[in-house]
Amino acid sequence: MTTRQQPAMRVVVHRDAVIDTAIALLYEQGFKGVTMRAVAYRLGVSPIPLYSKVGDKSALIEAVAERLLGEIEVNLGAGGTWMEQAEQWAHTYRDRLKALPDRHLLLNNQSRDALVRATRPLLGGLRSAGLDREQAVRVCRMLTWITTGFVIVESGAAKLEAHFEPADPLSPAGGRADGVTQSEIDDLFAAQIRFAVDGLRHEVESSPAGIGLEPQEGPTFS
Amino acid sequence: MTTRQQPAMRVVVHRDAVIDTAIALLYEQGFKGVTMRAVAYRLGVSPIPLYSKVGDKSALIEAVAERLLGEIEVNLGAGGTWMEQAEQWAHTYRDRLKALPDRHLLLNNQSRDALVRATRPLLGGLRSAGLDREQAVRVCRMLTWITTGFVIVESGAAKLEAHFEPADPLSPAGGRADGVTQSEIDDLFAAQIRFAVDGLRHEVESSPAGIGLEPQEGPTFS
DNA sequence: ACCTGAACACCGTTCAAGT
DNA sequence: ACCTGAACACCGTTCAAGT
Repeated sequence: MTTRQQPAMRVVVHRDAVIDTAIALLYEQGFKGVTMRAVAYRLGVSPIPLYSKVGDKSALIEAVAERLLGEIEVNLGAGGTWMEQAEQWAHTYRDRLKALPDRHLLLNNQSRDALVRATRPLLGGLRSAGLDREQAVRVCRMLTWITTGFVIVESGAAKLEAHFEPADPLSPAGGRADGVTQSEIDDLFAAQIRFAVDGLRHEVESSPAGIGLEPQEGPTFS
Repeated sequence: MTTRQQPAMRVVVHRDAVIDTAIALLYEQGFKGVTMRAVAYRLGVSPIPLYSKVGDKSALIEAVAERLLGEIEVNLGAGGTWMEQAEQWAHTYRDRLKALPDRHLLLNNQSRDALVRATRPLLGGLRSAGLDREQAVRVCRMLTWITTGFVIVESGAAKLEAHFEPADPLSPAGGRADGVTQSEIDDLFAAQIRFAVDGLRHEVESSPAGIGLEPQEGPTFS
């Protein structure tokens, strides 16, 4: 028999417990299962404490998204050029985002903190590969935006089933721009990332190499 | 006094009227104002007819999105290379998307038909500039995905105000990947499109020029 | 101070009942 | 056949009231 010397613990709802429960419901029932009432019920509490601990529903969703995005870790293989690292990071990050339930609803307001955290390993890799800070930040930002946008679009486009219309005699001669298969989508993403990295490489190569690692305050004429 | 010989017209709710009203509410009150009950009330009807005319709420939203996206017309200047046309199309299409109310909620399930319609002028321009059908479709598809994804991300990122945290001593040395200004966002989009068009140009130039305009059925060994 | 039951003001959706 | 009042089963949010 263990004696408890501490005063009988009052069960208080902690902020993190609310977010934990919301995430559990998200995985079990999807976005529509995440309800202030449902979270409160599972915690054995009335909905009121949620409003004092995490704020209203949009704040809860934001906290859930921030937590899930913040947990994403992209481990880069140490070797390779910065272009290879960048491409690898983007593909891995896409896979991680695609693993989130109802991701297109979660990614609508991604938090800046989570993005900073997710891109941190890439940023380090880029810098030790020789990019200066501004260049590295630019690469990270572009890859993040591309990947996030792509995942949202492809997650929304995943409802093309059961929509088989009879051939339309008025259809344009240009052919259909839809009806993409999964492998076509993967190719599209790979090409988009490749093109972006190529473009960024040209930018880096054509910038004054070796100088400007720190913004130098030269003589100005103002 | 006009005599009406036709039998007294019964006011029937047409599908298009429902969508019209939903769009009006969307512009007046935003996405949250578009409600089955509100649409029905404005039409002077009970909600029931909506379900028989357009289906449930998600079908209504889909119809609204399809209509608004379908109304987007991107007129291209006749001149220029196909690369210039492509870039111009992307920038104009982005502007059109950004003009939609609550666009990040509307673009989640964009319909294939609307995309085909929106890209039709570009597709024609690309073809008369010499691209074959497959190439033109690829260009259209990539530009559409990039632009749609970008607009969703930038619309969601437009909530960075009022989030000014005190400088965090634990913040990474890599610098912040957030806190983007509008002109930085515009530059990011321009660069992304430029890089994509550049990459597509390399693909087109390195493909066997002049042949394969139509898929030729050669002898196969199957 | 913190939590609760209960309520307010909505939702989407569907029922039996009318005409 | 088509529309209605009314209801069902939920929401997010907040109130006065308890301890």
